[in-house]
Amino acid sequence: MKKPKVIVILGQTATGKSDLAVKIAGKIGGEIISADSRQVYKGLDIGTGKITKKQMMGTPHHLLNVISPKNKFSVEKYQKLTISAMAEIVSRGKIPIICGGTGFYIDAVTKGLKFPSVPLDKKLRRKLAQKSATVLFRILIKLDKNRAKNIDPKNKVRLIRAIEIAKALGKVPHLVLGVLSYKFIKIGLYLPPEKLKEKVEKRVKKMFKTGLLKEIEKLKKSGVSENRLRELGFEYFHPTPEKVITETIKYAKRQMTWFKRDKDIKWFDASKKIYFKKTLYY
RNA sequence: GCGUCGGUGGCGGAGUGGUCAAUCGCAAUUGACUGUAAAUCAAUCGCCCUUCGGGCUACGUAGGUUCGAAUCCUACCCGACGCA
Repeated sequence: MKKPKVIVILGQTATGKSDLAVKIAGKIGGEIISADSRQVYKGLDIGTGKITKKQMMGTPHHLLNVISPKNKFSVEKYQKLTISAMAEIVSRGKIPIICGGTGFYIDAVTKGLKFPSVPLDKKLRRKLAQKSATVLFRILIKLDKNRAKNIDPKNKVRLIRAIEIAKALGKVPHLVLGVLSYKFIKIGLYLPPEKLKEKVEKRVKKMFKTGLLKEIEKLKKSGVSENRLRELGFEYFHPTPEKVITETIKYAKRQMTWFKRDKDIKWFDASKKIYFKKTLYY
């Protein structure tokens, strides 16, 4: 049996992924699944560059606004929801189009990463957060030598999660690549540095003009704490246009570092007109 | 005009005679990535030589003292402040 096709549109921020996705969806009868770690939250619209109803042009979009920003989302949840969304779309005879810039989320789905189900342990985390990376590393060695071998010994965030998992399961399970039930076609969009800068500047200016600060106020009023806002990204914590521009550009570079490893991606310069051959998605 | 303080690498800012190409932060570059991922973390970061290592040019400018200066002295230029 032939595996159903899924088109993945990924790449740097501000390259026009959403528009391209809508265009392709219209052509081939697709539905879009967002792959953005922040657009899953309700109320983060302007700051995350979320697509508007109008821009959707009637194409169904999934995985947008699925959770309150007061709660935390995770890759695992993303993976679960996306898998069922893909199945549902295919069952309706449509083609899923995954579109977004969060590389980790995309890999979780397109490479079938299997995550052990261990919930966050707030008490443990609070305790571990006070220790130094060196100490955490020593703790991990005791719990799970194998994981300790590969982990970055200075990265506290990872060390804490590894310890959390090891405590719950006895050890950190190996990363397993699941069997994929879809054929993923990956299309990458990037911009040359000067063009990227231009695009980002324009986009950020528009963000402020269309009410980013009001959006933040609204979030605060609805009970989102300052701390949480900081976690939600640089657009949401005392943003200034200059800061948002430089941070966005840095982020776009980090995105490329991630995506570069994936040799299956077909890359396109987003500043040029992109013509897709039918063979690309059929 | 006099006085005081200051001029350091892309920026901020340490260093006040040797171990200084110069702590550190930011930016930049490269990269990592097993559950907050717009997060978190690492390496590199004057120039040249192939790495160990070596060579060269550098701490406002020009001189000087010294075996040795970013560090001390003199003059000049620039900036901030104070007094005129």
